[in-house]
Amino acid sequence: MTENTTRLRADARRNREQIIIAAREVFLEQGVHAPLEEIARRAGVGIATLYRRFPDRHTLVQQVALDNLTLVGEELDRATAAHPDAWGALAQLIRRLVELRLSVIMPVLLPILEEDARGEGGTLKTRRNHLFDQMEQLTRAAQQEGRLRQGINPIDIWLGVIKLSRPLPVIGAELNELITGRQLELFLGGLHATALDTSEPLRRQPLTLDDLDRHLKMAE
Amino acid sequence: MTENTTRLRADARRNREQIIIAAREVFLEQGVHAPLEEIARRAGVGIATLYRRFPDRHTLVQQVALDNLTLVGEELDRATAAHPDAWGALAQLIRRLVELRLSVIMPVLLPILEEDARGEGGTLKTRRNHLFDQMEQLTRAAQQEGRLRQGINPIDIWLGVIKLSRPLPVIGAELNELITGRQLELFLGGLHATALDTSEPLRRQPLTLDDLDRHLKMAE
DNA sequence: CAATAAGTGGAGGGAAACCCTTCGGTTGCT
DNA sequence: AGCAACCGAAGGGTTTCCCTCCACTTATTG
Repeated sequence: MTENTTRLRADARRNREQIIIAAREVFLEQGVHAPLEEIARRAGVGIATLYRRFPDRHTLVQQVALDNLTLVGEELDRATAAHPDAWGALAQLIRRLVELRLSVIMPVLLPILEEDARGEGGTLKTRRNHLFDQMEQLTRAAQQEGRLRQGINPIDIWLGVIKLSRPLPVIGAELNELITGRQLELFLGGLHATALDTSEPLRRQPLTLDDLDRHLKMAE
Repeated sequence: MTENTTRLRADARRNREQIIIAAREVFLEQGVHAPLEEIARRAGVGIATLYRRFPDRHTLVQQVALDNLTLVGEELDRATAAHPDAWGALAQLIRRLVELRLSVIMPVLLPILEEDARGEGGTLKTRRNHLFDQMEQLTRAAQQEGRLRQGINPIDIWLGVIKLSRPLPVIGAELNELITGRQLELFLGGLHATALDTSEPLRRQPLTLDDLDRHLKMAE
């Protein structure tokens, strides 16, 4: 990803990727304060390796966020390429994001991270906003097709995906798989507009990116 | 609730309730392995009080589950009393459950608990199943009214409520409130059947109570 | 309003989880 | 083959958590 990465030895790069994958899952399940040793274990890697590559928790979170953004972007491109219609693309995108657990939790919810990443010029925020714009185009298009319900915005979808992806604790992985799959279909069903849209307007206003950022800043 | 409870001194009973309320929230947020001291703190109670009332974590979880079942039952009665139509009752019920964070996570997902509660004769399971029956009647009725989408069952709703209620980590309580409220409306919108039901059938089969229990037994 | 039994909070010792570094051995690269 | 990069595991120091003990407070009852 960065130039540093290419200079890594092959096995080191492999390990680095495994760590990020594991971290994505663990962060999703347990939050960003999850034990790093759990991540290392799941990545099939010693704890020292993790620390060598990511000196502290903060940079690990940051890298995971960056990685997530990239992957979501790729999935978005892939989805639009595969479907001429916006709704089809959107549905595939959502399914993929949930399937890959590509929760965008970090980039969406932790803009705190970028504030101090000023040295790198706020890449995170820029890319997040770019992605948001893309998604906004997609949702608008799907609404003009008359297939996506009115009044829904990208934030609704992002947060929906996050809530869906987040596994329930205690119960096993397989059951979580079943539950998430089923709830995903319900979610998609809810987004879908019916031929004659007789549904009542939604009771609440959708959130905006600014809402998110503002509240997060207050929170800390 | 039990005869033991009535024999408690007034302040003790108050404290006991506060503990259960706090435990419900904390378990929901952090899972059943959350630190007990956090629960005591939130209940405004010393740690010793918690231990005196609930000798170990297991019985606390059990009591919270039992309490949840009771409260859900009450909300269900209240909802049906307030609305002549089944859909109206169902919608109010769901909103209330989310609002009160009355996640039914314990009774639904931890039948393990009752297995060893055999001394008390599996009250937990019986009551859970009873509640399930009531909800099934309600959903069927709502479907016959043509207002609840076909192919949806109580489990879908329970699990939906659980996922909705579960707050996202790190971000503050207020933001979570906003997010949950909004996603709740989307969820309800998804459950709602439109006048001409042109929606495609859902891709996945709904889960049944047996599915849940079977998987949970496998998990441990 | 006192006597008493029930209830309470917080300190603290022991155990467990977690963080992070150091180091002897391994492995990709040229 | 040889070197530099990389690795895993052990372990010391710190924090978190569990759970009990005990001196103090408060509801209840006559």
